[in-house]
Amino acid sequence: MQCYCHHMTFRKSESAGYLANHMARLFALGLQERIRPLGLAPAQFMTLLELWNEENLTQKDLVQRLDIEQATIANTLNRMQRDGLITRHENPDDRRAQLIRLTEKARTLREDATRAAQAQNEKALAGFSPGEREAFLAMMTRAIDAMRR
Amino acid sequence: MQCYCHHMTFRKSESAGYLANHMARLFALGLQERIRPLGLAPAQFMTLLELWNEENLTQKDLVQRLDIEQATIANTLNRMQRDGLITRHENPDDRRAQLIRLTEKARTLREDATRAAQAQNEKALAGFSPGEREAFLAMMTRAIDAMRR
DNA sequence: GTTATTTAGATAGCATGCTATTTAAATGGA
DNA sequence: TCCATTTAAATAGCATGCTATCTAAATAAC
Repeated sequence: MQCYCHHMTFRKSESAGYLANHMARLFALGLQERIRPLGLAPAQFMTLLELWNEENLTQKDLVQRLDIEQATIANTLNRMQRDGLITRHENPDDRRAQLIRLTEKARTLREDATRAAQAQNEKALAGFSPGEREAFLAMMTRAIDAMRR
Repeated sequence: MQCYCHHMTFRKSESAGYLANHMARLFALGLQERIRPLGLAPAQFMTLLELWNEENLTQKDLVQRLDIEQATIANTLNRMQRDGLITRHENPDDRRAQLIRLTEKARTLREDATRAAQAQNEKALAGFSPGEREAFLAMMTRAIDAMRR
């Protein structure tokens, strides 16, 4: 007979961090499967969301808008260039920076990729009422804001 | 004047998948910083949660309990062995499988590591009432269950 | 104007996740 | 018993994220 009474009880099923990790992995896997036929990967899709909205962004712009590190977006952009999704152009105002533009191929993927992402969101939230969905998004946003401080 | 009216509106701030990814990254970063002084990394902590609860698990057991791929846990276990957190032992019942046991060092980390994870959860949910916390965990669990189908 | 500092991006190195494949042992069927 | 199949783990290769560091250009200080 051992004594476990001095151990902290930490149930991963009741840990927000554990559940967030698990949920994010499942979202990424589901999205990956849906956009693979388009030749896209999840981080590329995330980046395209910004560039579909506005082109001629710099790495610095993307770092701020996506809240990722500069090294991360640099690598993602390399893969997107390799895959024919973006081109990089000289910035006449700052020779250190580069302006990122989409290829025609990347522009044509917008509808299909967006629909794929919406389908994955729909799968995850299938059992949620409109009010629950709104509350869920709001709570995730609050947790994000709290952790960014 | 261009026409944007045919584009799908997809706001990342209203996408459950996008928010889940962002939130999980912030949880992982925060946890990483808190447990780094202990010589632990997030995936190691996740694995330890299972092994603190029960030793002599196999890779297959961990795959099922953590819902990750076998190759993923194999790599994590390699790093944990390298860092002196686990040992691997012959399974008398099945010479293909191995029994994972904790080192004394890993056992002593339980309290501090658990407190670190709880502190990170607390930071994320600081503004949440007890009812909101419960609802948030329940919704994440529902989304996970929906996507695992 | 020259020098020091800051800033944009590239790169090295690593952790964590994945898929796909290989190896070896266990199991099941004939 | 022997062969085919299944199963546990290892390994290769890749994507996505991180930190830390380097280079080159822009900016600030003098």
